[in-house]
Amino acid sequence: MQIGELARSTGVKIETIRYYEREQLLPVPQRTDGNYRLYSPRDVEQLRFICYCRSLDMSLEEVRLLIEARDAPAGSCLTVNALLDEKIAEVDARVNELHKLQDQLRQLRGLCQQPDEVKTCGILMELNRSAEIDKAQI
Amino acid sequence: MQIGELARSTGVKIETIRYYEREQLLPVPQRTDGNYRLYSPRDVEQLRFICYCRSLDMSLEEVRLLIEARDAPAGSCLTVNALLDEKIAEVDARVNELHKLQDQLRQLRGLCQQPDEVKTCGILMELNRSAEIDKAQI
DNA sequence: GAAAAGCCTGAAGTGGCTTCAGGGTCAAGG
DNA sequence: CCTTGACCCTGAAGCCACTTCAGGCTTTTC
Repeated sequence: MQIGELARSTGVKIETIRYYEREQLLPVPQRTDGNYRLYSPRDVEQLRFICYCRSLDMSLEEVRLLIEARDAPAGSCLTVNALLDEKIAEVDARVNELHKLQDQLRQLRGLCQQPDEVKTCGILMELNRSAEIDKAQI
Repeated sequence: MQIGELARSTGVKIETIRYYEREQLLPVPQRTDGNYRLYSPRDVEQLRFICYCRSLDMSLEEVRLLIEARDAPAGSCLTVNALLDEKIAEVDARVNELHKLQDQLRQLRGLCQQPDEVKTCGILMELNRSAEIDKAQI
C-alpha cells in the first residue's frame, strides 16, 4: 500500500503521515524500487491509533508514551492511568476557563446591540475600561 | 519608564513586549541615550488593552483590528460586533467539543481502576479497539 | 574599577502540522 | 518512443504567540 492509499483510507494527509514518520510515531516503511513508501496493515493500525489518541486531545509526545506502554510486553499501566488522569484534569480546567470566557464575551456583546459610532460603542468603552481596572488591581 | 518597569507593572514579560513591538501592536517607543526603550503612560494603557483582549482569547490579528477600530475617530463598530459574535461562536463550539471529550476520557479512564499489566489494561484494549472501529467506519 | 543588574539585537526553538519549490517515477494513450 | 498526468520524493520555510539563547552594551552600586 502506497502513501496515497494510506492517506485515503485513514483521512490523514500525506504530508502528515511523512511528518509522523519523521517524528518516529510511525516506523520507517519499506520502499519500492522507485523509492516510494510501502505500508503494511500493521502500519495502518498504528496510524489509526495515533488518530484516535489525537482525537482525545493527546499531544504527540503523549501518543508516543502510549505506544511505548502498549508495546511493553509486561509493563504496568500506571503510566497510562496517570496520563489519562492528567488529561482529564486539563480538559476540566479548560472547560471551566471557557465557561467564564463565554460569560464575559456575552456580557461584552450585550453592550452594543445597534451598530453605532465607535466613540459611543459600549464594547470598545468597556474594553478600555477593563484595561483601566486591570491597572488598578496590580 | 523602562521596559523592566512596564513588564513588572503589567505582568507581561519583557520579551513579549518587544515581540508586540515587532508585531506593531505597540508603537515604536522613544529611546534613552543608551538605547533603552522609554514608555509613556499611553503605552501602558495600550499594553493593558492588548492583555485584556488576549484574556478574552482574541488572536493578535484580532487585537490589531480592535485597536484599529478603537482609534478610528468616527468609524462604525460593526467590525467589533462581528468579531465578538464570531469569537462567541468559536468558544461555544469549543466548549461543546470539550464536553464530548470529557465524557470519552472519563469513560476510558473507568476501564482501568487498578494498576495492572499492560496486556490486560482496559484502557489500552479500548484504545486499540477504537482504532479498529474507526477503520470499519471508513 | 569591578561586579551586578538591566538592557540590547538577531536568530532559533516550540507544537503540529501545512505549504512550497523543484524535482523523480510510473502507467496509459497517441 | 514520447508525452501527459497522476503519484511520489526531499528539504526548507511558514503558521501562531511566544520563549529561549548567544553574545554584547549600559547603568548602578559597592
